[in-house]
Amino acid sequence: MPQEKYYITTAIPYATQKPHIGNCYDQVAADAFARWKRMRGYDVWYLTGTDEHGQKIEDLAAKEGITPKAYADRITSGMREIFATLNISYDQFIRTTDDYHEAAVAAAFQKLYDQGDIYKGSYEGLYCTPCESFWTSSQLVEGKCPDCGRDVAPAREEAYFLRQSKYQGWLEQYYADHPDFIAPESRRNEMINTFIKPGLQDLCVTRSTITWGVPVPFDPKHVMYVWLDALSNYITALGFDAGENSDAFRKFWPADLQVIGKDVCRFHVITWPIMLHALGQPLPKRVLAHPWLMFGQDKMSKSRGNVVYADELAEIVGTDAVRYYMLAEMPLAVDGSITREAVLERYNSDLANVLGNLVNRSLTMTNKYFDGIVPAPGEPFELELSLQAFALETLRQFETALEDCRLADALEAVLALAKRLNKYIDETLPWALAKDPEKREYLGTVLYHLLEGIRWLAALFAPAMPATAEGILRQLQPELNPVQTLAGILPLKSFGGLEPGGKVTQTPTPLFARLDTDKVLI
RNA sequence: GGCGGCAUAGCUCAGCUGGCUAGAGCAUUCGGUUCAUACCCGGAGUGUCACUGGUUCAAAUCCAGUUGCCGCUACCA
Repeated sequence: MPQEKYYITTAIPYATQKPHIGNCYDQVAADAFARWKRMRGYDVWYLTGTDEHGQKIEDLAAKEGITPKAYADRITSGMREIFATLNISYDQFIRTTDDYHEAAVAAAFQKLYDQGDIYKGSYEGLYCTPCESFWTSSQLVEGKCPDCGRDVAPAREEAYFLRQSKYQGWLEQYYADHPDFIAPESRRNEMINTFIKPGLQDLCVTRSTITWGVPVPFDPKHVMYVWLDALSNYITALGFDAGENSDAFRKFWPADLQVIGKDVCRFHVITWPIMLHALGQPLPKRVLAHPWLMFGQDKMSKSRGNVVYADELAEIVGTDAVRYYMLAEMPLAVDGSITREAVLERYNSDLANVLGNLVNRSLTMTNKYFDGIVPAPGEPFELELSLQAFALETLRQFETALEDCRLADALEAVLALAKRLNKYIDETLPWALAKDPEKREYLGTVLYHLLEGIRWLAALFAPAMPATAEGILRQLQPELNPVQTLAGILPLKSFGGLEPGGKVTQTPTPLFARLDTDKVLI
């Protein structure tokens, strides 16, 4: 049987400034999916990158007296550093300024134009001459330009348009036939009610007021506006060039999951499908439009001074705790929230007290009662059987939640297994068993179940907290390579895969040091 | 303004197509335990399930209205 493929992408952030923690949610979420699929044996391709064209970057660069490319270089390399800090395991990093991308986008534009899906028209709106910007009447502030406050005047400008209106019926039908195309469902309804039902409008896809972009091949005074350029990255990355498809494209397209923020939902579920359809390509199987991570109740912004950066937070609580927090705290339908208190609470309760302490106490007891040797289990009793069933049920819940894109629920299920194991210790009282030589076999059974349970925790937490999973295995099976162990740990078909006779570490070390709520500054 | 959604224990939230004394986590408090990172386990809770009406044998769960909050409604990237 050929290996199944899994292609996952994130939106490509606009390379204007250092991304805050909310801006990194795409990458962290996609990373968890990608890691799980790799563990499951899929041939995974995980794409991320940066969007580097457009007015804003042109302006920012001009302000510094450097080229837009030089500006984007700096921001993009900073972004890659943050992704490295977050342990993002992307396979490819595309930049819209990459040669192959620009060439492929130009070819796609040409093809769409030749087919009549792109046409030349004119854009009409309210123009602010000093700002060189068009505005809609709703954007105006007291009838004036929202940027400079000066008068605007009606104006028209030649531009190219994507004929979205032509595909209205097709798109409606596609939504109806693919109810899971957009997650969560509320976004899908918004799109239908707001844009599709009232009638799809054609979309202006070029600008002639800026130069920092991919030129229209046959009319170079126009450059492509963001959407056509940026959206195409998902296929140009694989080598799609509008003509001859590459092996990678044929193998990986369509994407299995595209992770995006709600702000770009509209373009990913309307414009992007239409582009693909017009190019004769299948659509991604699913688009996950996640909400935002707020600081408390407020949107993070530099001007508010409430921006949280992932790398700075990681220095205090560690990379995995940051990843865990982001994934566990972000709902699907409404915005998530990050606060100092919530981060510390998650860290201490979930990671230090429940998970870390469980691992530590289990390993300590194994050393104390069995000289660190993983004991062979005796016949399981009712209690052990129910524990095993619990583990299998956890795995099922975990995967079901992942399939539904409910990452927070998936993690909650795994944490529940850790709690169940802590409870198991209280139910069996190993220290009491250790005092009675006749109970030695059962003591071994208990310890074995704890250690095997911990191995399951390592497997199930690995997508969200890869370093922690490795850390657990390094203490549980110090003679083995944790990376290799993790890669081969699935499928967890039944409870009992841990080999008895192995030796755990002699010096158990807490995975997460408890943080003093009063002293830690975030 | 238009369309959609939500209002449930101190906090964050589960409660699908109506039906057993309304649940979980965290925080609080009491008890147990000592293997462990003063951790873990157990008990206790408190709740007019926003408000008002309606449908029904029966509503947190359906319908209408009211109030409050949120999302989408930008050719912003």
